Amino acid sequence: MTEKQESILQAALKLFATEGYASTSTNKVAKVAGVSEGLIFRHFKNKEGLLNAIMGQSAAAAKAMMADVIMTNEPKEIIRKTLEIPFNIGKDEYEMWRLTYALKWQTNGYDSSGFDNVKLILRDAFDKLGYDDPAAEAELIFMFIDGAATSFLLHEPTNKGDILSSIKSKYNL
Amino acid sequence: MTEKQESILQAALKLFATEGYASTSTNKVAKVAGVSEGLIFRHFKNKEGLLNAIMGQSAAAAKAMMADVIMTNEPKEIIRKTLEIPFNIGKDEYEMWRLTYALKWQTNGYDSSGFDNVKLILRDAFDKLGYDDPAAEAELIFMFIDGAATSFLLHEPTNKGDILSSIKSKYNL
DNA sequence: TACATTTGTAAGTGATTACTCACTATTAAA
DNA sequence: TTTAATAGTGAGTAATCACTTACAAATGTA
Repeated sequence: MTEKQESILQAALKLFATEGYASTSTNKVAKVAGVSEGLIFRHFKNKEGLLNAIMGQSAAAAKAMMADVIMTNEPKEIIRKTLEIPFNIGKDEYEMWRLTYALKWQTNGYDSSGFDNVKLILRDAFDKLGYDDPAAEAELIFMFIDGAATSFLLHEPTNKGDILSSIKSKYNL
Repeated sequence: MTEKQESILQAALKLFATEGYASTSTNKVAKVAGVSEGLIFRHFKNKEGLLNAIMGQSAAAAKAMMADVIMTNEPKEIIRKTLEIPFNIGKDEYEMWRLTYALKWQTNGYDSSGFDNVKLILRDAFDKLGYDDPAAEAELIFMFIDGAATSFLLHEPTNKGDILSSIKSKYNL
């Protein structure tokens, strides 16, 4: 990975995340990255290839976040770690996640199938804890972490700690 | 409002919601609507004006949904009605909400400040019920309805009824 | 050194973009 | 029926789009 290659990725991520993929021209990416426009196509083939390179990194980061949850055995620990996922997103990852969330609404949106494994594990955890409807409870958790991540990425509320406490108390954690 | 004017709005909503605002050309809108491209600019001034016309309708629909909650007095009823909001979105409103949610991630995204009134009312309701941290609880509810709406609009889960039951039970409703 | 590959650029390309303009068709008041 | 306003069209426009191409600079490799 060349220096210029990385600056292209960095510029593209920033622009795609803030102004949208479709509204960002390759010309602008090149200017922000400080390279010739042609270099983008040399390295990434086309605009979509550039997006794929970025989303590849994003997918790797998402996988890393879930890895910890998947390797956990204790049911309550699984639920706690899943709930904490959105609270562990670092500021330096915000652009990446903003882009990921924005692309969800595009027709050819990137799949969130990586979360399916976690959903299964969660359902199993609720099952072991004797919950009435483990499947619904797992869905509920996912709705929360999705809503929480959205809230953090868009508004950054001040009382994140209190919110985490409140949700934890609902699962006796 | 002319017939052709309405077909422009209808076509634009459909295209903006499915393919994105930036990726939809006025040329395409005109073709789908079955009108000349120039007519779009006669009626809506420019592409952004067309979007504003659509989002105006969206804002009115959102206001209507919240009106019922705002006029409620009983704390538990307020919480129940707020939780049920995403479950009451009709299929015929899906395109509108998909567009609204997609635009949230754009830099010049449309404000969700209309929900601020509901948030205040919710906080008051939790306060009256003696909850430890009413503000955090209100935020929590909003995260849920946001996550639930997202889930419904993107995946349409089968067990919506069970999910509603599960969340209600957490507030003794 | 010689040669081959990769990295990078600048100046293009045709297609598409949002938008305008000159014009006609329709409607509605006088 | 004349007149004025609105509704609608189709052929433009300059600018911008993603992408290509011909070529030079840098880097490896024998």
